[in-house]
Amino acid sequence: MADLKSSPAPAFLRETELRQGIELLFFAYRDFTAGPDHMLERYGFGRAHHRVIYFVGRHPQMNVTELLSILRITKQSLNRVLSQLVRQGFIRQTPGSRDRRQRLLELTEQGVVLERELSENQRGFIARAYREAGPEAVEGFRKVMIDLIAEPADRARFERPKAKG
Amino acid sequence: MADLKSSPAPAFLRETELRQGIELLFFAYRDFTAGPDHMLERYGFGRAHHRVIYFVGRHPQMNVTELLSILRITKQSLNRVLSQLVRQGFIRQTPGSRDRRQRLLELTEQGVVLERELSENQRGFIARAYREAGPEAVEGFRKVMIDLIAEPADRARFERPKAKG
DNA sequence: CAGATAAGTCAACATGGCTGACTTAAAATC
DNA sequence: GATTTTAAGTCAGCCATGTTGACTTATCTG
Repeated sequence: MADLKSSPAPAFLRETELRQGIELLFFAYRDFTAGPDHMLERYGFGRAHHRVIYFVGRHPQMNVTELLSILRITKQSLNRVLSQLVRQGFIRQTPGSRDRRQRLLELTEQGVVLERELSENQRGFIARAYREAGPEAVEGFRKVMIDLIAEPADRARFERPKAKG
Repeated sequence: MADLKSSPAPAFLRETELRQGIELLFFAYRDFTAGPDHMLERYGFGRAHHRVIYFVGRHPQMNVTELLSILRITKQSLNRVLSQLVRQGFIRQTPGSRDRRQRLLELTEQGVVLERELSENQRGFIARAYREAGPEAVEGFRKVMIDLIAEPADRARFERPKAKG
């Protein structure tokens, strides 16, 4: 970091550019989450519930430990929202067949409906920006965002099947 | 949103791509904030303090109303953290000269030190990703991120002086 | 069988949002 | 000049969501 302002830094790595990067993340994330936050109020749910619904929807039969490692929160924090979602019929838990200690998680029909409602909002939000920016910009966006993810294990989610030929 | 899956959608607007967009924002933001969150513990501060320090650092002499409109939180929420920062000597308030009702905010020397410490962490985090992705990808990243910001007024922060010639 | 692991639970606490009601000082308007 | 509006702050209480620590239960593994 000490050489941030030392002379021969490429334009896109100057302090001003990097500060704009900080702010872009702040503003984009703020606006990206505003829609669902508002929709969830109707159910008495919050952003934490949303994250659980999203990732369970994306990975049916996921177990609790896996979910915890994605969310990076404690078991106790997760349990508060997860047990609400189960009690209110948005998520179903079934014992694992290979390992019966596990509770495999999946959305109920009601959960699927809510998941689509929420993710349609966010997909629409992103689609609008992608359309405005165009496919080449989206390619660059993807590249930078993946590089912003700290751990290779998390980056693996975004690998593309290699084009052949 | 209804036509998300209807046939002739360009590849970069397909549901899978958009869902990856959702996750990219989640993971990138999670990792982007982890560093400062950790550093702030030492001071007994949290993410809310960080945002105040950041934006006051960026816009010295900003008044409280302006800060509120950037942060999109209530006066009461802001006041909790702002008054801590003032009491502990990280931010100085001076009455506005044109309008003496206003309290203009600026970082103290101590505040400047903390601001740099925090933002160097985040600038380094972003610089690493920018370097890996390269200038063209960064251009695309900027474009998409700006388009992700909901309001034109907020987008204006990121306008570039037009290249002449 | 012993120990490790998956999941859940209880309790207490911190942070950072929120609403509502109210005060004070200064500016702006009629 | 009196009235209204605005900028800022304050008190009180609520809620969501994160934390630590201690502990239980069931099941799997060596």
